[in-house]
Amino acid sequence: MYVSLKDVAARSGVSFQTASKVLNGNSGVVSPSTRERILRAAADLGYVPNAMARGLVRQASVTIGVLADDFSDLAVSQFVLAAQRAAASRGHGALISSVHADVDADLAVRKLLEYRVDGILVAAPSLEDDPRLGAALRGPLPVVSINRIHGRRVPVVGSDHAVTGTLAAEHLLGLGHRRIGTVTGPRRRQVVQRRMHGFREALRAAGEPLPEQRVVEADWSFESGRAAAHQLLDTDPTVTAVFAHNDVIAVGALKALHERGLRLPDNCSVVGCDDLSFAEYLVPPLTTVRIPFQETGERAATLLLDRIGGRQIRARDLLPVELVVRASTSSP
Amino acid sequence: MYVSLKDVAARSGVSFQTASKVLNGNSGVVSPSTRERILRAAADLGYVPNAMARGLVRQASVTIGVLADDFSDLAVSQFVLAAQRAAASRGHGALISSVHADVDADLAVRKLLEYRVDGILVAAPSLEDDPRLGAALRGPLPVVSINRIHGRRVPVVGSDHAVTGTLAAEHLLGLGHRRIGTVTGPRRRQVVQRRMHGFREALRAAGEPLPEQRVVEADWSFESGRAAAHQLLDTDPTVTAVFAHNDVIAVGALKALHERGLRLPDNCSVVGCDDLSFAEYLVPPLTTVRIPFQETGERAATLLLDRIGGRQIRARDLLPVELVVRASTSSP
DNA sequence: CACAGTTAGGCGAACGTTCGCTCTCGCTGG
DNA sequence: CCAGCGAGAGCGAACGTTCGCCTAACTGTG
Repeated sequence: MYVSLKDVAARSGVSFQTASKVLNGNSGVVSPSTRERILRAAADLGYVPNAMARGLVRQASVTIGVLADDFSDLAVSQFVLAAQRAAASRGHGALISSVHADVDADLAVRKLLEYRVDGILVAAPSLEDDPRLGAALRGPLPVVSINRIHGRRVPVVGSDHAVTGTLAAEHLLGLGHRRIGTVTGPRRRQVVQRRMHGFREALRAAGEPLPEQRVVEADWSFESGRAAAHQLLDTDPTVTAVFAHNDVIAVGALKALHERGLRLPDNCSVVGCDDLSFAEYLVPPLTTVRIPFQETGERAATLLLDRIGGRQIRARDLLPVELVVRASTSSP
Repeated sequence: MYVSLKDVAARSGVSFQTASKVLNGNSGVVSPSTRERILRAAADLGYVPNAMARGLVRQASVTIGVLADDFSDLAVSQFVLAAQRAAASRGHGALISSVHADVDADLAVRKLLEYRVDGILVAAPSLEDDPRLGAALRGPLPVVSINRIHGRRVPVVGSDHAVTGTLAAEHLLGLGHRRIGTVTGPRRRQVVQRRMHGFREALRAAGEPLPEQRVVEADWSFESGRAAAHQLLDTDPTVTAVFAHNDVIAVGALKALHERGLRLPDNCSVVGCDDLSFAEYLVPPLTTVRIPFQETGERAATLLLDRIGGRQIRARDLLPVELVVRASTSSP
């Protein structure tokens, strides 16, 4: 079905090894005339090299595996896409494998190993510090992740979460807010802890330390964000601004405020996190801290390929975040 | 680095071919005792079969290629994820390859061919009827697509666009609207033509044929939707309802209506298309026709694997759409 | 006790490459 | 005039499998 080197060689009257030299190899010298002949034959026949055979002898598949947990999540899908493109631009294929309730990490990683991927990119925030994922990722294979991996020294690329919290706090403080609440993601998650750290410190520095009752936990979802925002305002109705740990929570908060008859941003300001595509379409458009998912994907892939290429890479790589001011925040 | 069949065989005192039989093969008989011994050795050594070697001799990579144009688009990424999972659940890997401005379809397909994928799934709406994509997809490899492919008889799986238009029209008519406008996607796209067909017919059947000036074209984007909605209402301010060809356009329309000081849904109703995750978070929550992207991905992958398995599949497979009524529509 | 049948496992070949080594020229310089 | 050299091409082995066929040993039968 496919034409092989032997076919090309037969047509141009050389051995298949010689054909290999001109078509794929980097070794050996051939005369311009036979080179030309082989090239012609390959083009005529429509030769497409067989990556499996090549991978077998070279002991490298020129492929990376991408392990993602849920890329109907915009953040994850942006990351994966960017990573795939970066890998492709350096000649590597991307084999994707998703982990979810039905299929555990072990199986997903095993699949990637069967294909002998040259390295693995992990984008599985929900599996942060999951021991099973850590166990599955044992072994000498290069790995780069956007979340911590349990028990392994895996290089992490991401954004600076503390700064994220700081930016949100300083923006709201700068507008004159004093009683600021926050709806966080799950507390056990590192990203949440670090964002809280930056957020807290900024408030304290401004002489407005954050009381515990102005912190409510949500699980990243719209519904949880809505409920948490209600709870926050039930507990302390004097709050004039809310920092939500992602845009979806922020939308839930928007909804809750709306349900309470509060007008935005006059009665209450909201700042989100992520800058997903819909953030600017909301009414009012959402002020948010932009997390550079695409750049993260690109960077992660680049680092992984560098490590595969034998270079040493640093254990932690943080990309800058940026406050995007829109209409959901104003002076109190 | 990896342990091979030979290593396992050496440890259990059999030939590597015998090890192959018990570990991967389906042929041949081995005694329970040696079978046990080999299994133990494999587990002890951490044997992981080499898919490249297997693929080489079996002449099948047990992998499908997924060709997508832009999966930062929620619709596409949902499709790809679902397809990957369906493929995985039937033991196939998914190699993704994206086409965009920088890399043309030819190159992307060629990469997939190098890896000898067993079939290709195409999710490239923006390349609908693109002759270069059609040319790149020549050859006997099984292909299933969610958009038409130029010049090839590629099985298409998707949703019933005409019904989509009909559902939107009938919903609005049922609420009592008579002067209904629409903001479409690019007119050359088949999906737009078919949705318009269903939409138009429903209006005509209700005795309210659609005048041309109530049809404005957009390019799927928020900004274009917003501009188009303004244009629509400038031309005919008596319009009381708008059918948008996707949710992003719908959000743009929401914005435009808001800018004109119209209250939703009292002054103007909007129905969208897709039911992306944010549709229910909007203020007001968006009434929309749900397009089953995930089911489409699943179905597409299943069909492709069936074809790879030698079964005959039908040329066209339409999944049902469904109206999701929320708060952005009401009686005029 | 010879012979056929069965069962467990070995063996060789093939899949399509890459890569290093060898061979064969024709040419050059001492 | 011939040793030596270098360029061009061939050759063999290896990568890790699968698969069909072969063989040795054992079982039971007449």
